[in-house]
Amino acid sequence: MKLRDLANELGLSPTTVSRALNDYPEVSDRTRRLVKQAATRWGYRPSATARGLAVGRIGVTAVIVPKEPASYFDPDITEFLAGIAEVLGGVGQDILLIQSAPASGLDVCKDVIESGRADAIVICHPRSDDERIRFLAEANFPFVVYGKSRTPVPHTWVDIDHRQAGFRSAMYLFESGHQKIGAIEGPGQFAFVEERIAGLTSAFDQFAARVDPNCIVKDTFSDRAGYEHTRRLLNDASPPTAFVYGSLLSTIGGIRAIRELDAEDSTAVVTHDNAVPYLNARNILCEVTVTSFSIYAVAQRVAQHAIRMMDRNAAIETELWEPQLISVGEP
Amino acid sequence: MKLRDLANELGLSPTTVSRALNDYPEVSDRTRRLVKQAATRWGYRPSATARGLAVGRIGVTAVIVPKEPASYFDPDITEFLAGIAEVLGGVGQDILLIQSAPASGLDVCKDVIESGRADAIVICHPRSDDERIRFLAEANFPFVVYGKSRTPVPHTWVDIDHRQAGFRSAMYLFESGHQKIGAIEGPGQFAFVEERIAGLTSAFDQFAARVDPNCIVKDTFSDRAGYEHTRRLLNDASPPTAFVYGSLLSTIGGIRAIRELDAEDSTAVVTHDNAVPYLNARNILCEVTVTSFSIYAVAQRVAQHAIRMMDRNAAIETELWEPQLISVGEP
DNA sequence: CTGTTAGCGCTTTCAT
DNA sequence: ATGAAAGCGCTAACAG
Repeated sequence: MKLRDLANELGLSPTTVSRALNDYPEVSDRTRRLVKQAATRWGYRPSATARGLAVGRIGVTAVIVPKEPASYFDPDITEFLAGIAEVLGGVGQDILLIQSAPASGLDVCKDVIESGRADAIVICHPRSDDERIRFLAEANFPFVVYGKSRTPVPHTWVDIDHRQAGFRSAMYLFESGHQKIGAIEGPGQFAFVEERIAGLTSAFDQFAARVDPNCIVKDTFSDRAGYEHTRRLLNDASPPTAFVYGSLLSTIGGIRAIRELDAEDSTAVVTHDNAVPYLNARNILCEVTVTSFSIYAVAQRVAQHAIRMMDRNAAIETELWEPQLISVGEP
Repeated sequence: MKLRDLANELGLSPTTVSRALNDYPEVSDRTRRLVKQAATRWGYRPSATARGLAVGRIGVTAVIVPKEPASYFDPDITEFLAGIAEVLGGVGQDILLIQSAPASGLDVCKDVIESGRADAIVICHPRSDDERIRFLAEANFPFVVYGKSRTPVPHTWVDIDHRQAGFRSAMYLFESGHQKIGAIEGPGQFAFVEERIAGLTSAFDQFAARVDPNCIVKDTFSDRAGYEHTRRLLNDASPPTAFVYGSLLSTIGGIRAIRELDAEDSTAVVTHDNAVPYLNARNILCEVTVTSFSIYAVAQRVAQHAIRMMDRNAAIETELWEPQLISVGEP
């Protein structure tokens, strides 16, 4: 059933039917009603490609998620996707999911733009200096970045203040009297990891604590990494008395190591919680302090910006969300 | 830069350029080389919509993931997506990510098909009797189902044998001498949950164990559910001496409850592990038996079938993967 | 081997 | 308020 068929059924021209369906003002109410009624009755659905070809936009937003360091999405990304899907679905935008290694990142963007496969792009976890951002800004293509990068080009982005999160986490521990802190962070190529570490370092500076390079670990955000590095550090000659973790997963592993070594009572833990519903710090851990944030909510904002940016002369906006430090009850 | 422009640059007709680019045999090697060279040099990318309109296929596979019981993807789904993305990306197929509540599920399928937004559909976690499967089969639209449903219509699907997984889990525990088993499973509307429970029940039957309805719990796959129900059951007058969990997340919660109640030594645990890299049974749990499976690998097979089914007269195939029962070392 | 022509299904001037 | 006609950028018959 195509537009033409529908028009024939109704004894109208395709033009009129198209206008009726798209709520053009010049169509009479009667006609519009008739047309819409017939459309539902015949189960007519406009061809996305044909419409896209004619109108230049196709109702698709591309979401580019990182493919590294391994070939899987971490749980935060998926929570992020859900938030995006929620908002974009609400306005009839489809989501094109693209998993892209950073090496081919620029090419992917070019491809999406020039092949017209999407009307806007969401970039997730940018590099500290991200060539895709430069390119998209230059091309004046609608895009939003989830994550604050240092790319010196004006662009719309939303992020949690990871530097603050890192800073507050460490400060809290220093102020509680800890002298030596271990930090188990994520892969260094992500801007937000560098931000977290910058925050940590600046707290270290304030307390004139020597930054022991061994004590700031960059690895994957995984249970394994949390476990192994915590264990290793605790077995040091002068082990840390407190740990900062960049993710809940590494925290789970870390806590396990701490328990195994019977260091529960002497070790403090601060972690970051992105509030994924099936994996929540409050549920899993007892004696822990968290910097908390709903990644789902952030994703919704990202999507709203994406929609906004599709209007080519929309203003560039940035949002940096302050994480809060929350103590989750003592055991 | 459109095809026509490229043709003009080269002093050729659009047709020839198109044929050269698409490796039609009748184009001379020289021309082909020249054209491809020019295409790269000018950064030409064919318009996806125009091509789609002309050719009828647009290089997109829609992946429909369930929206319920809550508005987020669980970690397995995301691992699944990664596997799909891996394979589909390899053949230049884009992924349209659709989060759909089951109520509107049929409509979503109709929409995707008739608007021509995708060349194939992957359905994830079908209902026991899923109207989408009936519809897609009837419409002879290429589709693959991840998950064995009981929909009595021939269709291509891939699944882990959840019934076997449930059966073996319970059998193992009965054979180890346990009399009363608690099962913490997922939301009942999913076919695979019913399969697991059917397997459990049939093991119960073999051992003439009365199935206490209180001991088979359906809730979300989450840490919370695992924790709460385990705790509740353990506080019963005659508590279970063994637990079967449908997911790693509920297991994490369950183990926590078991430890809190100091029942570690007297309680056996069997769980299902989908081998998500950042959350692995082997890492997290010590004294546990698992039915193990790589959901990532399954997803890759699903994607391969999806590609295969795009050839409209491809044969219908089904795959049921046998889960293995693995003991993960005693503590 | 290359070019001409006619669409794919829709939107959008421009007439009426 | 409605219709005719011209594309959107590409591919696929059909010539040559």
